[in-house]
Amino acid sequence: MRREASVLHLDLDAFYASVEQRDKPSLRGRPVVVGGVGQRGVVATASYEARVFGVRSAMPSHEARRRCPNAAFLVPRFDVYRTASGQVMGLLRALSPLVEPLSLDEAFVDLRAAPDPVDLAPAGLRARVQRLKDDVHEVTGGLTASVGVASSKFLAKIASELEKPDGLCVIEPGTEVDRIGPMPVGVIFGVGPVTRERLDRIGVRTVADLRGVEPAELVQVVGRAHAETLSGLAWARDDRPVEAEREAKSISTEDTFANDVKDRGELAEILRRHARQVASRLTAAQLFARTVTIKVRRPDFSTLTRARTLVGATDRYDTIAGVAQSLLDALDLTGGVRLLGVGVTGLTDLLQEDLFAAEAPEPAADEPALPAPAPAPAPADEPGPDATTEEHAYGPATPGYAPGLDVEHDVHGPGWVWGAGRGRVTVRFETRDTPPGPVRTFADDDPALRLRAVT
DNA sequence: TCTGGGGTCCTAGGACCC
DNA sequence: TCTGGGGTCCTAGGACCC
Repeated sequence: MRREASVLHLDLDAFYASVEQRDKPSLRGRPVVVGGVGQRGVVATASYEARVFGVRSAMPSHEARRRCPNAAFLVPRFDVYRTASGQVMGLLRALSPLVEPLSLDEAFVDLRAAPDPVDLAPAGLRARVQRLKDDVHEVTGGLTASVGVASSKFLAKIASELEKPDGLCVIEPGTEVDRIGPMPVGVIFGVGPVTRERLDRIGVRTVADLRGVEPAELVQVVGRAHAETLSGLAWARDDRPVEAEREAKSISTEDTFANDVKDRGELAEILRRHARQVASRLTAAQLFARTVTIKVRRPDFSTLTRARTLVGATDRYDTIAGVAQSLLDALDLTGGVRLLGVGVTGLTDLLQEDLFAAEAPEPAADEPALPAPAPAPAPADEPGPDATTEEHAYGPATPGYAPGLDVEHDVHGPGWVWGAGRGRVTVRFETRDTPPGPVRTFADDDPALRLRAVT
């Protein structure tokens, strides 16, 4: 436990939605929901205007639509978010080199590691953090961040949430235990709905309640490892260091289908697509994997995983695809499949090819001819080395116009897709630097209109 | 028309070894 | 014809995070 407030946590407010409002002037001040727009989509981020109507992250999109029919529903533009994220991470690294990103919109910073010591006395610290927030606003073109500074990761993260949005909160050392006591246990990282319910059943609702629980009882309720960290955190004890570089432990990709899939051949093809992508991400990261996992979700939402560990590590597409296929072959899939995924674990940077590779299927030997001409090694679905986690979570099943995407028209110039379907595309012609612009509708095969790459 | 995708960590049981 | 006690590795499932 540090004696001074030297851990900083920064969280960009309603990040994806805020970027959309920045780039789409007509949406400023209006409810915006970013996420999957299909029947099975969920909300990634809701703007504060949408939250007023009860729209939340992870809520099914149809539920969000019911609650807030007037919101703009947009697919995510990860390239754009990644650019803004990089700008903010750059500011943090200028403050101190010890930065631990948690996602595109969140990071911890260890202020003790700064080459030019950061003034940690209250007044100086607040001034420095305010300057950081101003820099974030300027460099990103108007985004706001909530920042918390405290003596540990746990407290810094809590602090950043206390005054959201656009917050700035420093928890003074010595005040932590009193500060967190009245808060609901759910503020503790790792206490989700299930744990909260279990704790509620033994009368624990607040962080302070947790302090009175017998250790043995807590182990009973939440398990050994959890009990220890939980009782420590209840007393604001948290020694976890800020870690700049964390090695990846797994790589995976998965797909929920708009309609359940029953056809084995179709599933096999999807499995190969996932395997190809996992293999190319391994190769890009110069890693090899020993264990191949498949994940299957049934229509009733029950989820199965099956794994097989190889003798040696591999980054070969055909090996991964072969193992995945044999795992899938062993499953009873009557009733259909809602989601199918492929992943690898047991990552190493040393190649030690499976000594019994002969047992693995020959490259492509078990692949039936594809119904459509296969455009050779599909670079299209490779995310590239910089791809981050949420990359493939959204977007239309077939490439094309989806709400929120950037377009360009020969006559009207740059704009974004307001709506698409039934052979038509509606576009609003405006950009980040223009006033709200006009709306026009086109045929979706209009040669004057095309998608536009923006970062 | 319920419930994404990419991750991390933990638990529990069985195999296997000494 | 009663069933040790660790340790490690593997598999399957699940809670949780953004």
